[in-house]
Amino acid sequence: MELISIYECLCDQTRLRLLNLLNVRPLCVCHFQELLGEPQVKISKHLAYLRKRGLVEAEREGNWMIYRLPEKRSPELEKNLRCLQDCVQENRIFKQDNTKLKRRSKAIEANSPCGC
Amino acid sequence: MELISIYECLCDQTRLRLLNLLNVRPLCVCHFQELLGEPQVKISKHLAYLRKRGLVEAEREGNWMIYRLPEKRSPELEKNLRCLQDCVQENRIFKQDNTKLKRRSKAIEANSPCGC
DNA sequence: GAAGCATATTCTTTGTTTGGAATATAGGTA
DNA sequence: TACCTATATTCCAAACAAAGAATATGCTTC
Repeated sequence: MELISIYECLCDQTRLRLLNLLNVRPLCVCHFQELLGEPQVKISKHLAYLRKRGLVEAEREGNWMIYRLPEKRSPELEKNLRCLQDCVQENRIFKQDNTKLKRRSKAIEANSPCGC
Repeated sequence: MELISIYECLCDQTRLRLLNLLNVRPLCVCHFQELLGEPQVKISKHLAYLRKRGLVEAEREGNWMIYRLPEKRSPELEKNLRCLQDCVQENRIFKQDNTKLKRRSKAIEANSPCGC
């Protein structure tokens, strides 16, 4: 059932952080590395995990891979993404991630040939 | 983080079925066995899993163990239980479980010394 | 074509999850 | 006490997940 693969995606902290940031904007692997302070393998594998189950979409742009939340979402996914956003508001780690993203947004936009 | 252990609980079909039924009323292990058609070990272990992480509460009543959703729930748990209920409405398996519970409700009430 | 950068994949280890079989426990009843 | 019923726990095997190290791929640029 699709619902279960959604929950499988949501039961890892790194993946929650990725989804939380993607809720703000599309991002590349290198941005996640910087924002989360995690190694490339880890980020890349968790994104592959999410992608395989349809929770994110990816598009190549030159050397970069741009990841984004899917435009079209099943009702289950839509509801759970909303619920996640709701749950995550109060949490220190996610708020820090959001702050960091906001602080670096200009740099990200300026420096990234990927335009994300 | 608590949120993750909630999602861990939600990524198994049997546990989702248990939670879905508990949303209607408290129930004993033997009822779950009958309603889900799954062996006792399986039910019992999944309930232990849920209990350990605070998604259900248990109370002994004679030979029976009555399981219920907790009265007091963290905001995260509350939101996710609602979301689950919402997601599950359209799904065949869960609807069947609910129908079966409704059909057997009188028998359950009448036959159970546990009064659940 | 060679080098360089960003990202993905493979391999390996370690830990966790799931399920079933067998056994243990706890309470009720004769 | 002995037995019965409902439930929990232990043991085992198979599958899966997570992380890091090493390596591969795909584009870009020279």
